[in-house]
Amino acid sequence: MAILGFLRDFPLHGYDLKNRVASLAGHVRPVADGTLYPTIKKLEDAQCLTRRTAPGSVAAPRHMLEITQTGTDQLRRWLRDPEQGFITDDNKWYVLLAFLHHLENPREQALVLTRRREFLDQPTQLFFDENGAPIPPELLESPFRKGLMQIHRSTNLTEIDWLDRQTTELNRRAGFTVHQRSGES
Amino acid sequence: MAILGFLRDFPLHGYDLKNRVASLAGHVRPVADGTLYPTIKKLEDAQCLTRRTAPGSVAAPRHMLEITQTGTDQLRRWLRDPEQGFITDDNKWYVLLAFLHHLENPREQALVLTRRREFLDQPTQLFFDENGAPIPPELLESPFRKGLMQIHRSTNLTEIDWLDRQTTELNRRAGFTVHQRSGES
DNA sequence: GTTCCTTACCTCGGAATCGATATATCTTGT
DNA sequence: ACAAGATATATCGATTCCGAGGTAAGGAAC
Repeated sequence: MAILGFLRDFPLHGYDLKNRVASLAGHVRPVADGTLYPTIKKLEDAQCLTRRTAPGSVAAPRHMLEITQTGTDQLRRWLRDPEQGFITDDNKWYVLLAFLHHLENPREQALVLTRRREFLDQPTQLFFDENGAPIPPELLESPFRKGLMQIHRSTNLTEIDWLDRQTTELNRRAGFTVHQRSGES
Repeated sequence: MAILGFLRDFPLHGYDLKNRVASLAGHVRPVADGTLYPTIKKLEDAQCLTRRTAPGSVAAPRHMLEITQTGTDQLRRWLRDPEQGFITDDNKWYVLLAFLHHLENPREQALVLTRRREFLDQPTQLFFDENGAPIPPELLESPFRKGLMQIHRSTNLTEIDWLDRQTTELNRRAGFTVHQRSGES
């Protein structure tokens, strides 16, 4: 998803792509060559992207990669109907968010945000005692677990706040679109 | 790490472990059976844990797992000198944090927090233009990327604040220890 | 001009992980 | 008595992923 998402902005070569993917996801998570290049080849075989060799501006020749219509369609499908992991796994979610603007329909964008919002809504209980009963933060003996839950709650509230404001804005825009359409018809 | 970390609290059986690991990491990240059970077996072969069959309180018989001294040592090594991924990958970091209290030495705990703090300190630039020049949030056309960077900054500040307070407290405690020791000698 | 460093791409073997499947046990409902 | 469902453990093939290694090209240093 990150490869096609970046290529949707403008053509890139593998090496550049590698750095961009690595610095994404909020934190630096390097992607190994052994993951990146086979994936590029897989996407090429699936005709999601085309490559054309260009002389390297600094050193070795580059393979400039361009996304195709097939690739754009694939990217939009992934964004429109993401697997559950992309909602519940922070790393994946932030990757998805970085490319959600490639879905043009504000209503579809809002739907994805709503899925995330619903996930964040359900109360998470991180720690349990021997009997499986949840341990509230104030009874936690470990300051690290206490901090973990504090940070977790705080960051969740921050994201929920943003999600709500953004969803409102998107639905407003979607409403306008409907209004204009129905006015035209 | 999560398996040994949980077992260090009290003995558990695989099924229970599975639920605890899944609900950890701040968000629900289910662990597949095909991952959990082979890992348990691996840890058993490495003599990090022992198992003894007990009648299931509800249904099928359970294999109660107990951590050994070898396992405790292994856990402490992992916590004391974590791989870089445990510092830079949020998911892994939160797992580490959940068990850091199993390192008793406050100085060693503070050292790990400092590594995380230093990682969070280096300025992250998430998005770049065609020429590789960083794009500041105010120039970002995508509201999602803007939100992504806002959330990222906000959550980083929250965590940095906690890290600083906690590190101060740990060093204070470590200082007391040194003081008492030197007073005794 | 030879060595070294950086850029840039690729492949292979092994490790980690998953998903599907199978099995056994106990409780509950009918 | 028997079926259904939750509990609990285990395995296997397929997929994903990584890390080490190799190739190639250009520029800089000496």
